[in-house]
Amino acid sequence: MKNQEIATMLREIADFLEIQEAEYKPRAYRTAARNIESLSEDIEDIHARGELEEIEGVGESIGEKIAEYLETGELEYYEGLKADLPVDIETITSVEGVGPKTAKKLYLEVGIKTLDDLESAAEKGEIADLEGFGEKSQQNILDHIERAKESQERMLLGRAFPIAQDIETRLHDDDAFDQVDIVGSFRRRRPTVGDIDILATASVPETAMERFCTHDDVKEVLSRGETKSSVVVSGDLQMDLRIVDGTEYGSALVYFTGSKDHNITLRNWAIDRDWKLNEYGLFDVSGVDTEEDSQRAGERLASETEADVYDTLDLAWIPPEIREDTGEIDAAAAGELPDLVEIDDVRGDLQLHTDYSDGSHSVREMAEAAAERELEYVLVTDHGPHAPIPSTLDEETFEEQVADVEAANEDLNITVLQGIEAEITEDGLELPESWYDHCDLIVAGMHSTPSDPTERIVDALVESPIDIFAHPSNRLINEREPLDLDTETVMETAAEENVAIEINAQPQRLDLDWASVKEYRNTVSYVVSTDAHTTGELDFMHLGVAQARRGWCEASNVLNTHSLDDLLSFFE
DNA sequence: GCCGTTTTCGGCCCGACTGTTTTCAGTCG
Repeated sequence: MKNQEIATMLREIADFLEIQEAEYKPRAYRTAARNIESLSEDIEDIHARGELEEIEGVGESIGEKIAEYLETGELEYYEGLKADLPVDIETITSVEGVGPKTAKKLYLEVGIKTLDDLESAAEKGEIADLEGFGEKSQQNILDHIERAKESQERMLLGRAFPIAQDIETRLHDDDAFDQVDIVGSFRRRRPTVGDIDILATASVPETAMERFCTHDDVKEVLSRGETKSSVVVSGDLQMDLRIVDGTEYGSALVYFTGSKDHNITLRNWAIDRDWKLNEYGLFDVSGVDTEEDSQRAGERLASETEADVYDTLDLAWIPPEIREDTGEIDAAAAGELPDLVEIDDVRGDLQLHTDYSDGSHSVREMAEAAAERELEYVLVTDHGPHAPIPSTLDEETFEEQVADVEAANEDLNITVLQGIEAEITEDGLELPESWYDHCDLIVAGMHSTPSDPTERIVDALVESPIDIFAHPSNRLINEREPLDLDTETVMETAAEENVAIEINAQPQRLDLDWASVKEYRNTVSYVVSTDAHTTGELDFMHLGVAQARRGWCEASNVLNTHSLDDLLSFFE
């Protein structure tokens, strides 16, 4: 799958073009890059069908370039740009405050090509002497170069969650603040976040800003203004605070929740109606002279609440998780937004581990913890033979677990189902025959990386009595690439074989990924499972539900929102 | 370079902050 590779190349081309002061080309290349990145299909398959230009943002010119790259492994145009400016542009511009223009100047005047060049030039004081630069610019580069080296990775949503909740609570409790919301990609529940964006109102903004920037947790203040400040807190997470007027809170929420593409489409939607949408409100600018243009020019139509803004635009309110410009605005206009699944719809958890394999707690402890979370049923799924972990179930321990499960069902206020997480091997599931009789449901997953994963998975789905296919791509975000799968074939096979597809809620998995969830939501049925290995991890459920929401799932798309009887009858 | 329910040509989102600039370019989100 070369989607990411091509997206990165297009983005670099955009940087080079920006250096050449090309006006609109960089934007075109970046749009194409973003759209290719979010494709769930392999771009090589799209090329094979001759449909590159069907991709949003890809026209004749970019389409030909992608084709050339796929066919020859090289793109002459790109090589030419690199030859003209032989700079590791992607890495250098990842330093906060250094963009394409700065990178060019640094190359032409100091000969900087790499991050190491940049660091040594800054240390020698060569940058402060340049025209347009000074001591502060040089120090900024030195301050941020370490972060650029280390944090090429975005933080997992699950890891950012407690940090974000902590600050939200703290600001709520602070009398300098009035309204407080976490916005940005966090509010959209993207699997990873680059920073935490906070929106707030305050009667005395200066006081609020002061409290935010001087808190004990703050390691560094990146910028500080009257309405906007950025800080780095412990854990190396950047936090941006924006303070706005209460009467403009709704339009600010819309603006800062994004995504960028959603905002652009929404603004264009406003422009089509002779209106202007920005963070200060929705304005009728039909009679306004463009010269006297200001942020609040024209007649204010809406701004106080998000619902006001969308409503005035003749759109239904759009849940943050689907503000990704993947058709939600048209759906909102047509009154066809999905009624998204909610955490309270979830009635059971269909993958969890106990101390019979690699979990930390007993069957009873896990079941009790699930009951405390008001779940009606859980499926115990310890690893079976051939899983690449030290401790797996064998015939003896499996019998013991069956007894434990029966005992738990006798006196706990929750139904404990016997299951297993079987390993998909070269020869199928390879489980002892008698286990099938004891298991209410069979979960199967692949934890290896064979050269032919699609074939193996399809064979297993067809030939073995699998009920749920777990974490389909086996990706670990920031750590392990997803399997090179023909997802469409796997999904179609699962549908034919009546196998549900898992949306795994572990923070580093969130697998099936949300874009594929959306694509195949009318093909297969999903379950959202925590794959908990401790009682505390049962709380990951909301992360999985958020991904289902990002994939436009309604409760009816998610089997574990059903009663136990309905759930089991699906698999019969 | 892409795109179109006014368009195959003429548009293309918008504002805050920084540093160094005496009026603004570059960067970021």
